[in-house]
Amino acid sequence: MSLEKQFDFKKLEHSIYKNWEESGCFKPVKNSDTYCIMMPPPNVTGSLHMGHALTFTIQDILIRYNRMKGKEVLWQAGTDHAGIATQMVVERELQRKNIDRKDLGREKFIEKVWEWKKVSGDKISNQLRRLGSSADWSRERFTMDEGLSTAVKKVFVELYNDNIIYKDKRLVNWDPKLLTAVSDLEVDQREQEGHLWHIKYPIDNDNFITVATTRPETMLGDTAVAVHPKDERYKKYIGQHCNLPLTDRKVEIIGDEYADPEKGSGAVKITPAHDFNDFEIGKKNNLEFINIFDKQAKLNENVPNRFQGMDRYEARNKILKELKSLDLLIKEENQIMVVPYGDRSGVVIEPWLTDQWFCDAKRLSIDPIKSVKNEKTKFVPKQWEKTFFNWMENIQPWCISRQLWWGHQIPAWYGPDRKVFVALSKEEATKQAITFYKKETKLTQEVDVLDTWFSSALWTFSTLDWPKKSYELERFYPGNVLVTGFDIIFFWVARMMMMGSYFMKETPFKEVYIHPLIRDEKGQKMSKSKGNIIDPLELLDKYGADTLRFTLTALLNPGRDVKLSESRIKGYKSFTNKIWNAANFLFLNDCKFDNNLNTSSIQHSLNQWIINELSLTFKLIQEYISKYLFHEIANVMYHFIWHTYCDWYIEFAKIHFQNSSKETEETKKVAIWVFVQILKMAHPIMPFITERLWSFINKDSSFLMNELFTKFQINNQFNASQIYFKKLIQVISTVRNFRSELNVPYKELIDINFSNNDKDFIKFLHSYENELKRLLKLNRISFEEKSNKIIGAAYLVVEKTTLTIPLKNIVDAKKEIEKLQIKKQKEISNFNKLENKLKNSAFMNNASEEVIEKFKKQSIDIKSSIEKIDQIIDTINR
RNA sequence: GGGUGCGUAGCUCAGCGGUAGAGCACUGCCUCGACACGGCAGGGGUCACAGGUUCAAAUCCUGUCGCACCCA
Repeated sequence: MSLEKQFDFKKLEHSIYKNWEESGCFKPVKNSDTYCIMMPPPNVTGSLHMGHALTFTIQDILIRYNRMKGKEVLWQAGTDHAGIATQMVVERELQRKNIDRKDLGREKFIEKVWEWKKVSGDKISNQLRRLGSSADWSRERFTMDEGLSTAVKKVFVELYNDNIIYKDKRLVNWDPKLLTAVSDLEVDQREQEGHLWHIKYPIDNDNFITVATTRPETMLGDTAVAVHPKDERYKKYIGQHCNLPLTDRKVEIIGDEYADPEKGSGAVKITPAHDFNDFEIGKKNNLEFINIFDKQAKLNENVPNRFQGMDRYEARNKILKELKSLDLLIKEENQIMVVPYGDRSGVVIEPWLTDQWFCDAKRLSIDPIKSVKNEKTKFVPKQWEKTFFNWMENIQPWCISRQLWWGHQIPAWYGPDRKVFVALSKEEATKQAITFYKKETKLTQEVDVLDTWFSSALWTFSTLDWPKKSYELERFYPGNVLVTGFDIIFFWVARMMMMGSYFMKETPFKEVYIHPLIRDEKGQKMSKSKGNIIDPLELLDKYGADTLRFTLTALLNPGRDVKLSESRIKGYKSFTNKIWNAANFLFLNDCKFDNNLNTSSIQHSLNQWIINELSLTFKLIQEYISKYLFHEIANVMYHFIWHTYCDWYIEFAKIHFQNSSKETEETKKVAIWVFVQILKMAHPIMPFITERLWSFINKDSSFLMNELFTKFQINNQFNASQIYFKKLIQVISTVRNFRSELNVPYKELIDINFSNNDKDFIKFLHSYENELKRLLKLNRISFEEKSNKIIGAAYLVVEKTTLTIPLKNIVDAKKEIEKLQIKKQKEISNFNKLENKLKNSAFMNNASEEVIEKFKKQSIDIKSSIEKIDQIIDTINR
């Protein structure tokens, strides 16, 4: 039997995945232990990007690993309804047909959105399937589903009744194009060149105060000028009024530490209705709030006639022109400043004073903070706790209303006098109204919808059918770990913790693993405008899911970013190929897999050694997975598979496969048994290729992904084999190095004598006679307890073993001696360093015994090594 | 301005108190029947800089310089 030349991932990935899914492999299988990850729901409008590829690879590794440990595993899948994004997508589609959303009306429009969802809403889920994600799609949820909407309503009503949700007039990030409030997350703070204008505000005929501003158009809404209370220049003006130019209003000059004497002119205009800082100052100082913009950011009736109806930038120009002509504009400085842009609309966001629904995040934050402090929820890496606390302890009221149509319409109804009734349904609201008004009264529902994050904040329990008390809710809440990038610690992680703590009385996950973000090879963010986007779908086409997944895993260091370039992926393609070829080798040699191999009965030291190495590797992987050290997992696996198994074990095994020795059968069995363990070990990272190879090995149509990790026994003897084997490897490497240094080609067979007064080791070496001959290209080989002098031979020393190699025509003996002298000098200097330490009483008194022992041993080893070098020089000289 | 990280081999990064590690790249040799997406061997680092703590510092502390990100 032999394999095709390479794993044909293009042909096979899809069918392997389909088999898994159709066979129900992704569903939880009942067991005493559970393991659960809530998939952070991607936007329903989304398309797979590298960030998704990374985060879902990690989750799938954890999920598959725990499944193979035999746990009852749930990876809860789903998408969120992405209010603004989805509304925009559908609006754009309608526009192509020349239909305006407003002409259609709310209900019809929402029907259209659902139609769109039916056709295009599975795109991202299907892309996640291509990556190999083994989520339980049969439980897939959508934030607008009926069940989840019920949860949203219930939460809203309860929080309203508990006075955590309330209506208020506050500044929000207003998008004047989309005509809705947007969240901080949807605001892109862009650095750009701007200007700082210095403007005179006259106090009386002789005096004026100069303010500096980047937004002169907002001066029409100024209600104060602030100076630092200790600023000698302005102190005297505090309490006086100045004229607000271009208007007939006067504003007060107030003292407030917010004004920075170092910055600009030291005096700042205060526009409480149009700047977040000024808003706070306005509240503190009881200032008037004058709103000068309408919802499209055009100037409204609160400004002088001639500015009304103007766009904000048009107004800015006109204002500057007028100020100039009045000689009130002193100077214009260039300045780099940060301007907020709506990431969906691309227009400048306006802080705008509106009626919105807010959630008292401060109150909800108390329990999550406690949970993290008590380590009920742990951040990995721990340093992210700081970021979490920093944000949670300074948390602002959360604006949860959006002026959109697509989303959960707020369950609040207004009476004719704007009296609000919050209830689960219109019927209940009506009942409340009857009680209140004492008669039937017509109610109208709040038109606003809730922020998408509001419903995603409930994700960890709403997807488990809360408020129903389902089996899943009982079993899988709280989840084990939340996996996400650090960019959404605030927006989502924190909010899930708030809602989870409030409604489930327990934070929704035991650990939060924060992974780095994907960058391009230069470490820059991938973005459309920079044109440095790497498309995971292209990579999947070119290299296959396994290679992409392994690459991402290997690059997942604990830092802040993962720099990805295509060349890295190419490199790991070789690794996938290596595994494939190792399998091919085993099949060519007709190795038959025996699932019930009793490892403790294995006799041959070669086989004992590899099983021991396997066991050590598994232990390490287990440790690293529990610490989320993914790069280490990849490293250890790579090293074991390539260097230990392929480079050494298979090379040794070949001799048994070619001849028929008494170890042949055992070695064949062990070779493939270990390889199957390798497949299991690698499966969580490389699910497709391992599943494919399993299908060749195991013909009973079982799936590797449903197999459990094998528990196997090793006995004490294995450790002894391990020690001898390491020495054997050292011996072989030394001889190879010797050949290479002296340019003795492999075509030229050499003789060798091994001597060591450790009888057992000599016996061990002897048992590898054939392997040594093959690997070192030897002619004659002999083993002795004592080394005999041979004229014209080289002596090599590996610890206590002396290798004697007779060589008549050594090329350039002088050069060899020079090299050896250099080596000797290095060794001597090392030796002296060690000796000095060991002579130093301070060291001997303070250092731990272990360290002293270690150094002593090293000193002895180096000494013997120096002696050996002398011997070799001596030999060559002869 | 405040915060958080980071500066270790040509590149990407591990290591975070006991004599410097990996992958890739590089050099030399090798078509030896799994694999040239291969094998064997090798070169390469005063661990940003300056002080300090310690018997011992890439690793801890302080400062300087440079870089990145987050919040104002």
